[in-house]
Amino acid sequence: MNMSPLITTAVMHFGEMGSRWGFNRTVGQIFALIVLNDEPLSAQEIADALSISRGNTSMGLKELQSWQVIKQHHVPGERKEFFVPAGSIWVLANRVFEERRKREIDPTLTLLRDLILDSPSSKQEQVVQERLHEIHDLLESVTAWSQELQNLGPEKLDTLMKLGAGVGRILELKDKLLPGKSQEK
Amino acid sequence: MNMSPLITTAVMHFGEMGSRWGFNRTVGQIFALIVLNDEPLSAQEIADALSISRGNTSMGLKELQSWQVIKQHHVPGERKEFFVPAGSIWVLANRVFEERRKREIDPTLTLLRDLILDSPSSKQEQVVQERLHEIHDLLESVTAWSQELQNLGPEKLDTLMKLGAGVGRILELKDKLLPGKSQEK
DNA sequence: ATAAACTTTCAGTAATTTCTGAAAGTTCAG
DNA sequence: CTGAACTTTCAGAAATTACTGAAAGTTTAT
Repeated sequence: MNMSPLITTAVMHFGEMGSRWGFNRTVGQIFALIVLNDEPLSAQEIADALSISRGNTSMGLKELQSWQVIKQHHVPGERKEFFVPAGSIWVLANRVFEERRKREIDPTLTLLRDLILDSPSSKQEQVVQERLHEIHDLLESVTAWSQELQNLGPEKLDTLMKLGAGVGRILELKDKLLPGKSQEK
Repeated sequence: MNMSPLITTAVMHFGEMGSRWGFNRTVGQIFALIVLNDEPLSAQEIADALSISRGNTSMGLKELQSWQVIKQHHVPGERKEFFVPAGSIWVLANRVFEERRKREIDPTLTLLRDLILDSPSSKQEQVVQERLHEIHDLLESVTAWSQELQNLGPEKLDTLMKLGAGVGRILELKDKLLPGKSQEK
């Protein structure tokens, strides 16, 4: 399956970026290849296209499945498995976000919660705990918010985005319209 | 400078998470150490506390400064440099976000813009371009949004968060109240 | 049950990233 | 200007991570 120059460029780039996005080069390349191809691809085709070993391909596919961004696709009459994206771009992006949250934020949140529970054994510890508390709250806000955005779906996110700096205004608006519902923490 | 168990635990954790957050273990540890200590720390103190070489410490500090999350602090009468966090937790978190955006999203956005500009040389290429376009738009939305949140500041983010699923409702509300300002794309 | 067609696993190797420590560089007091 | 106190740099060593390819495993047709 010879790749068009366009696809090649994109695939190589996603490979380079891969490690920054939480997976390694080959996984990034495999992912891009699958997403940009309309036809389902077999593992062998992928290995050939990227010039990587069959074994490595297998591991990469496994990883992408654990991220839930690709899924198997069975072609009637064919013996081998084929792979396709697990959904729309929006869905894929969400899955990546979600998975990264699990790996990058959740463990920290858990630890911080624990550390904050212990009663401080000194003045110094108390200061530290306060700071940890602040970090905890911030991470929790961010987490809750990214969840929220995911639930909104792409169209509403778009509306919200077009609102731009208007978000602040909307907030004020909301205070006028739905009073008494804030500050219950 | 012996670390309390509380600080030790937190520092070690931030070290382990470091690589997931875009920097390496020692950089993560140094960062946590500086943030959790009220007193400014010297490079030597940091190296001792973490049992790492002085050279490595120097590199770590340099990196953290490039992220703009720590800054130098001069103690009158002292010859050496001390280091302190570059701002509040909120500011630090923003800087990390910002920096990651630069490394993880901006390069891709640039590439995608370029790839989309070329006129498609085949039906197949056109399909690919459309998909790249979709990815581009999504990344741009996310970028714009995270900018927006950063500008809001922590208090408003908090309000917004408490709104939770209410955001969707507010959006609808807004459509009724301020019509004609949407769908201009 | 056998064999062909395919996939996964994993030990060893290759590539990459991080760390050390010695040497070179800087700054400042005397 | 000199040297003490400090910092940075960078070549090589150590640690970590990714990749290969052969062997073991699985599935299905006959």
